[in-house]
Amino acid sequence: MREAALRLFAQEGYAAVSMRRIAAEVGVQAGALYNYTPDKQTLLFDLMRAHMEDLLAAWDDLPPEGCARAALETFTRFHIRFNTGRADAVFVSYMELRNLEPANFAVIEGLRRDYETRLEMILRRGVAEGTFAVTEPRIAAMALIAMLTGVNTWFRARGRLSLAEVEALYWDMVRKAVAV
Amino acid sequence: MREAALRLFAQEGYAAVSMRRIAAEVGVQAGALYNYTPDKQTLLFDLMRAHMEDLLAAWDDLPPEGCARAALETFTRFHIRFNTGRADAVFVSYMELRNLEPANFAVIEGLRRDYETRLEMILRRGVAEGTFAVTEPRIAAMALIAMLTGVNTWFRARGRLSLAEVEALYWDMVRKAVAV
DNA sequence: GTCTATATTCTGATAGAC
DNA sequence: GTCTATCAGAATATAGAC
Repeated sequence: MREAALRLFAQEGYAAVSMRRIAAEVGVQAGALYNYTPDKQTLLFDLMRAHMEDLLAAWDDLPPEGCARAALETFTRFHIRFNTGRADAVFVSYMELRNLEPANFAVIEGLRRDYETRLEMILRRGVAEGTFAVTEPRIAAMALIAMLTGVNTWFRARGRLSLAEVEALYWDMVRKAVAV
Repeated sequence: MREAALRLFAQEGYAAVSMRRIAAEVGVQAGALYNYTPDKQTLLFDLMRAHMEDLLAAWDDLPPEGCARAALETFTRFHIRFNTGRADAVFVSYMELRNLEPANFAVIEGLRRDYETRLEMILRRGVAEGTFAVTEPRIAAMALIAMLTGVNTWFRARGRLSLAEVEALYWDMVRKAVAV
């Protein structure tokens, strides 16, 4: 059910997809879905929370780097690789924020801020080490994440460029963007 | 009607907003809206096309710059200023692409590609002049546009930073990202 | 050009049989 | 745990009075 819902929400939007449509995709009747989620809103919220928590857990599981520059490269490559592998979840977690009830919205926003803070701290460390020139680390973090997430709008796994080549291209821009 | 529709589509999403809701916002009954648009889909399409055409026209109206570096600074500041001033239209034109019928989608996508090409050509010129180091100008253009458009997710006109300060912050990153 | 009224279809969610 | 059947309301769009 979650797989079908994620795919349909990404393709057509939360509001445009009915529970009947999700059920048909799964191969059951609409009523059966309510054995797995109390309602449609909770289904959306659970999908978004699972994605954000997976993202944070995957990053926190990586071994810590030495210098800030190494950490920034790791972050850049991690973000691209993780997000291109879950395009539907990334799309839904960004596009459907406005369809969350206020309490659910606050939770997802908190997780998003946590993730931005991971990058912000790397940038601050680089400034302290003298290798980065960034006057507004929080804003730079949001700008870099926006740039990296944008890969999802055009990247195709069987396209001209491999994931490794894309990582290298973006790392080159990120590296220079924060350079002294 | 268009103002109300744009605001509501941005806040709640195309699929989640009914014609009755737009009519109520305007102060008429739902039936009256059909004197101004043949249907809801055309209303969405017209809003998106008008935004993209305004964007292209506004850019093309700017006087041409001399060197590529000057053109890139002009583009950076133009994009931030134009988009922060029309947050609803930017949001709808990106988020509601999936709710366009195929023929309408193709038109909007074409306009988007036209805009990306404007930046791509600046980057190519900079490479030719020897002032930029960009191996994939098309991808760099998409990456920079994604970063710049991301301003809209956090910028508030009455926030800590003025628009001029934001422009300067982003220009600093853009300038370095494509530097030799 | 706006109104009221309506046709038709779909919506999220629930009840109860099995 | 899935099914059928259903409730109550909302959706887009249209018709015709004024």
